[in-house]
Amino acid sequence: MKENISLNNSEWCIMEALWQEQPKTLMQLVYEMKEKQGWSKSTTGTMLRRMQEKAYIRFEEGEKARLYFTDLKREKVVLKETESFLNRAFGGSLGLLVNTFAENNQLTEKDIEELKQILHKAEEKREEN
Amino acid sequence: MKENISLNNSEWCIMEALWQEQPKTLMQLVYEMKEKQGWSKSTTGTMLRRMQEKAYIRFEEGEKARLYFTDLKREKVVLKETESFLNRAFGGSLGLLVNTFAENNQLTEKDIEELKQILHKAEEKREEN
DNA sequence: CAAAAAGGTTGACAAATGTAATCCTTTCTG
DNA sequence: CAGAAAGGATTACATTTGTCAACCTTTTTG
Repeated sequence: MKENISLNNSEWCIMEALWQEQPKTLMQLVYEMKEKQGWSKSTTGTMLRRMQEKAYIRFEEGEKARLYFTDLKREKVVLKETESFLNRAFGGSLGLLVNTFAENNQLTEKDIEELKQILHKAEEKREEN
Repeated sequence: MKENISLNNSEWCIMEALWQEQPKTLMQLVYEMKEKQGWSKSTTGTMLRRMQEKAYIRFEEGEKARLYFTDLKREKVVLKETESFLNRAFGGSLGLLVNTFAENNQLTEKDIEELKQILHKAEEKREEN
């Protein structure tokens, strides 16, 4: 369904809050956003409304307050965003990204080990099929 | 100087055109953007103006037309953007990004080999110091 | 030269984004 | 109960982004 799920900054914040734990009520989100973003109550309210319009989130009536949910899977959204970012910045090449980091000494020993592990696992996974 | 270099889509297009080859004249850019983005001449003109205001690009008077330059280094911009993307989507962890790709079978045999190579080189580089 | 193309500037408008104040209703709580 | 807090809807306004049309000047070219 949703093709172009592309979240802007503010939307990410709300989504992260929901992905971290679902559902949440208006006031819960208001408090969180006040903390993290310094948003006023109405700002959070407006975001919620707009995100419903885009069908990123929905709510169900709770006993007292509405319960906000998202049906988008974090993994999916993150993958999509990553792909489009990769396309923009690295012609779609993950290798190029990693390489850029490597070249600029952004990789610690630990990072390298971690990445090797990951690749190792990935290889095994490929062989399974 | 420039702290928050954060390019939007349209700005990327122009920047890519300049990074690919510098300097370029208005008309050169107009043609390229017409091709790639379907922009009208004035759209490209406006982008150029706005990007000058943000000091992403500048021009020098050429013999006839102005010559547009950018002083931003692609590497730098890309690194910054990557970091902020990584923060947003993966809590700053490159490993998590690669892992997500791996888990979702987005990595081909070739990708894996390439990445290994890169890590190998990165290790050697670290040892040098 | 006169028309066409290139070069360049302004003003404009819609949509998206960031941020909130107001106001109303329902529900707690001292 | 009466005031405070929670819950919610509306309206609003500035900025940024995406896109141009118009218009003017300078070059080029048939």
